[in-house]
Amino acid sequence: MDLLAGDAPKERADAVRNRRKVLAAAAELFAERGVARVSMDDVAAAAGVGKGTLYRRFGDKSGLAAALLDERETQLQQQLLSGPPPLGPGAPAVERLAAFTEAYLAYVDAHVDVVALSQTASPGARLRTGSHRFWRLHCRILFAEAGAPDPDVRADVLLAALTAEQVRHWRHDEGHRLADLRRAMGGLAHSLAAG
Amino acid sequence: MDLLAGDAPKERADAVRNRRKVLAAAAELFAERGVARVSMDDVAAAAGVGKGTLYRRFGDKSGLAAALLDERETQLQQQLLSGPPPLGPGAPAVERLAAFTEAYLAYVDAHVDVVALSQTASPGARLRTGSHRFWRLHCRILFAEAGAPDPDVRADVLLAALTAEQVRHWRHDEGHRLADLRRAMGGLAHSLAAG
DNA sequence: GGACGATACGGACTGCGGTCCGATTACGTC
DNA sequence: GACGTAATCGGACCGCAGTCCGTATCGTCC
Repeated sequence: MDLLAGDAPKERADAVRNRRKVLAAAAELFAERGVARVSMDDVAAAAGVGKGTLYRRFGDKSGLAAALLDERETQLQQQLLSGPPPLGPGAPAVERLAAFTEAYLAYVDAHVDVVALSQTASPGARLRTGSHRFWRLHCRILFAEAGAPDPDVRADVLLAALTAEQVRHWRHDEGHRLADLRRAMGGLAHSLAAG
Repeated sequence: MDLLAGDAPKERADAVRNRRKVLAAAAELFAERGVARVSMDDVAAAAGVGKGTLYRRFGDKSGLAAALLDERETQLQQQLLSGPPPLGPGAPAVERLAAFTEAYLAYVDAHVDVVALSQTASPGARLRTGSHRFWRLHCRILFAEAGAPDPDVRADVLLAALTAEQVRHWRHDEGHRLADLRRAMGGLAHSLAAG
């Protein structure tokens, strides 16, 4: 999650073991029963661990979801930092923004339920996520580079539009097709970047 | 709330009395203690009413918040439908969109906590609100009239950017001034309406 | 004005997210 | 290998959102 990790103050062997057990159990339960039908007690029980352990390691339910997403997230982050254009460096800012928008949309869509959990478990959770800051900074820089007005605000707007709840609504309630949404959101990125 | 109410199947006298008592109690508690520190039990107790009554009449916590906002909401809705331009009819679509954006931002800002409650109490509550459909339809029509691509999606994007959580974040965490935000969001409306 | 059907009332109850703290276990040191 | 310390563990506990259903109240029709 944090690309600048730094000093690790050692982690006890049992702690590592428990964290893995919890993540494995959570992934399995989410897969077989659906995110909504899994309680934290369920996860703790399935992992053979007390609730206290769960909460000490992951903070809250959204933290657990974030931990599950960690791998996929860093993957996309790496592509943004050092992958081939237009996602990575080397393309015009506007093109990179559009590419990010579409890639992020696809990422959210592929894991809607877990992302939703990481964003909505506690009020305002979305804006406090570590990864959110990453996406936001990325967009800010690109909007600024593209010469858009108020790049900070526009970055927040773009990410607000790509909330898991919103994507889920488009896809499930409104029945939009992913390809159509991608096109629309790519166009949106262009509009936002333009004066 | 619903501008097309239609047939009212009669409301019993005690029901009316209780609804008023609940709304009054809720407003007072929210004002004196802050929305976050008021539970549904508190509201029920303060209103001298059972919890069952509360939930039958308002569905859930977000429903209670929506009921409290009703008056202010319909006020803005009337201005959109039959008020003077640029909020009401008579101005170019783009100008009306910008005016709505700024007015809605001001409305959300003025009641952040209650609006947040109405949007986030249950997952996806925001998109199911009756008033949300109104705002969305209004924006859809104006985006279409302005010739913007994907007017439906753009309407959702605009409203997603004006979530109570987002506005609160801009105003409180980031310390943005309302006037600056209004200007930025007005510009945003123009960008979204342009090709 | 009395009786009956429909509607609303209310508080006990459930399940869940999150906290707390005494017991337990791992790790560095001598 | 034994000891002290610091971190981890785990499950009892709390407050809250939301449900359920027996009971009380209202409106109406005779």
